[in-house]
Amino acid sequence: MNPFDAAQLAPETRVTICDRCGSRIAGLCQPLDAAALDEISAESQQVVLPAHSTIFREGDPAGKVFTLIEGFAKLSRLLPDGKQQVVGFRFAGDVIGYTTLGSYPFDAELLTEARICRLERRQLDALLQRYPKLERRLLDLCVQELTATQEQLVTVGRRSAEARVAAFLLSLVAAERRRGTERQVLEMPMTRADIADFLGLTLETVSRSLTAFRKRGWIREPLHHRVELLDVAAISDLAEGLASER
Amino acid sequence: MNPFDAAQLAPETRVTICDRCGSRIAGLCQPLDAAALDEISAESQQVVLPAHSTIFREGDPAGKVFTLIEGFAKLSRLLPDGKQQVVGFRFAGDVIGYTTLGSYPFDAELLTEARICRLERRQLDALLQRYPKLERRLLDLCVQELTATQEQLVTVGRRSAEARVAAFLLSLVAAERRRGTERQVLEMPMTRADIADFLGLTLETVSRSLTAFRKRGWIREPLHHRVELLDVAAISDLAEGLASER
DNA sequence: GGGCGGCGTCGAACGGATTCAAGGCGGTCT
DNA sequence: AGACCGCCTTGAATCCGTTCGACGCCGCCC
Repeated sequence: MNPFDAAQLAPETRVTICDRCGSRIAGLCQPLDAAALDEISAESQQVVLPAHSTIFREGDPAGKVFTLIEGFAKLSRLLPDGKQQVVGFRFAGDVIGYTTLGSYPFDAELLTEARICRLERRQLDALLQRYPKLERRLLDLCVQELTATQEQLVTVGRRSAEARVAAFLLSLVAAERRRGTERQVLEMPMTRADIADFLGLTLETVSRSLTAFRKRGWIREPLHHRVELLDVAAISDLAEGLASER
Repeated sequence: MNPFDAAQLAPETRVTICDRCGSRIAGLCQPLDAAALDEISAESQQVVLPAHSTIFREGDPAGKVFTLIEGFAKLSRLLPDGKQQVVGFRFAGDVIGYTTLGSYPFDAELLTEARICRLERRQLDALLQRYPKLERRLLDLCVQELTATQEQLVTVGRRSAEARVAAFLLSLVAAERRRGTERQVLEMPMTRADIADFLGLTLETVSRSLTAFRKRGWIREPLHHRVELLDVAAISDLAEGLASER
């Protein structure tokens, strides 16, 4: 079942939406049975927010937990001197804003219009009591996220500019696969500046790298905010620092 | 109670060691009562390993979970081209190697001789069943680690070389504080190369930065692998990118 | 239509960190 | 002692990515 389908099923009940939402594949609700879904859907709200809205800001009291049902989001931290570091991007099915800390440790903004499932922290805590599987699931997701962030640390810390951009493109493929879909042309709704802030580069360097890839025939950008990877092997080799020994 | 005390209490039973081990302050066992500690101590083993031993390697099946009772460890990932990225350092009381994945996602090596508490994964899973607080604790620790790793991403991605070294020194202070101790002279058992691999720099750059700090009177290195921060304010300002507007 | 602002691309010059190379210091082994 | 090795420091040259400037494209609003 494609997680995007939920969007097209407008006049249905909450339960059915929950049943089909992306979170059943990748997210929080994955291990829940019908009864639990019923309960969680009664306590959660679904909202649609426009592109570029802020879900929450760094330092806000962490009172809610969100699941991205459809759309793309950006998580970032701000430095005192105004520079920002994007700590991650989020895709359909991903959980956003769960933390055991008192306040959110980063900003969360939408890159596109998005459908979001919103749940009060205290309601989630009550659900955790009732469904221990849910706590286990949360731990799984946290470990996954931690591993991904460590991987990103390797990318930012030890790879050349072009290798970072290559690694970023591959992470888009991985995210697509995680959602269970597998299209040729990927959505890439982030700007060059967003990508640069994710990779620890400037937007000019990102732009130049992508131009270089295009000239080498490795990628195509058929539309604004879309990429197709034409030579995944070359991109992978570059990402791994093997230059172009092909 | 100082977590280091356990080391000096040689001829005592396991229970008492557990009772006094660093993990009671910072680590996994923090929320457990006497009965649970009793049980966990019966199932866990304490070992002392020499400096530079490998606890596990990236890709090894994740069959055990470790708690560092005393000593220092380094977690790192290796790139195909041989460069390494240190993803974190671990201190007394820290848990190492808990993951819901099948295999460890990084190498774990000791920097010093260390006392380690070792527990089988399946025994831990059984304990998780019995003591739900433990699962919650694990989630807390994971969230903390994730937040720290994101912070490190900001450091590596957006700060200048000297600012990164300054941030690293401050993280040593934070770790010292987390352990509940508060000395002037900090232990810094990692080499310049380790620090460089943590910060995404070269060892020469780290060396030059520390020399610069020393010449400015910001730090002192009274002994090999020891630092004292003499001007925390200046170091903090630099870490935050405020140059030296003082 | 014209103006404007956001976004992307590109060239030239610059600069911070790396690379390369040499040397010092403190251990340990023979 | 002397030789060796790991680790650290320092200097000089180099290079990769940034900075700065200019321009093109597109959509939006007046």
